[in-house]
Amino acid sequence: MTPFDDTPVEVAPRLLGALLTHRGVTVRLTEVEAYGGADDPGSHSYRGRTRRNTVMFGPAGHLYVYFTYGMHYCANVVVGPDGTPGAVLLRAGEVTDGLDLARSRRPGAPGRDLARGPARLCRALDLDLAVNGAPVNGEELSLVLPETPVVNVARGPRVGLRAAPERPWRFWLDGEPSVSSYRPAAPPRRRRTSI
DNA sequence: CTACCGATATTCT
DNA sequence: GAATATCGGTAGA
Repeated sequence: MTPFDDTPVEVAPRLLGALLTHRGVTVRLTEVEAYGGADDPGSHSYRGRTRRNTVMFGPAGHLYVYFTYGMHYCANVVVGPDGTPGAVLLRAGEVTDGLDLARSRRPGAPGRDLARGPARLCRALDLDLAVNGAPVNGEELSLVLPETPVVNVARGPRVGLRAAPERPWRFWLDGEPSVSSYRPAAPPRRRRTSI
């Protein structure tokens, strides 16, 4: 039994305040979202297993990293029993160690923006498909949960989803400057079809 | 601060 | 063909 064996919604708030370390940078998690579980139309796992989401169906305590919008990576912690898809998206954090290294990965950005947003967090920690499926505590990664539970947890709808916007499955540390501001899903924009 | 837009791989229709 | 768990740049209030 590990802290990651329960449902995504149960595990998500436990990750707030946790310290995630990879390649010389440590981030304190300030914002997460739950995905998957029994029946979640907002999850990559909703329509079954694909090459991309395979790790979500595996055992808890591993990292699920995916590539999206043709240029960004996003990282999740896989949760729940083996065979049941579930994950907690790491949406934002504050860099607590390796600040110079994190800055070098995003030159010019203000400190609080270094890991503000799921793709920025991956950039700060240098997470990509090389660590997809890696255990969160192993050779490459370290994830340390807070010793005492955090108190100022806020909860609301997930960011950027058209599916199931009513589910309050986003959790964040209230008052933290590194938490991304809420954006409802953008309406579909038509692709340019002519020159 | 808000609003829009382009970049563009993976997945689905 | 079209949407997407996004972001950085630019324009404007």
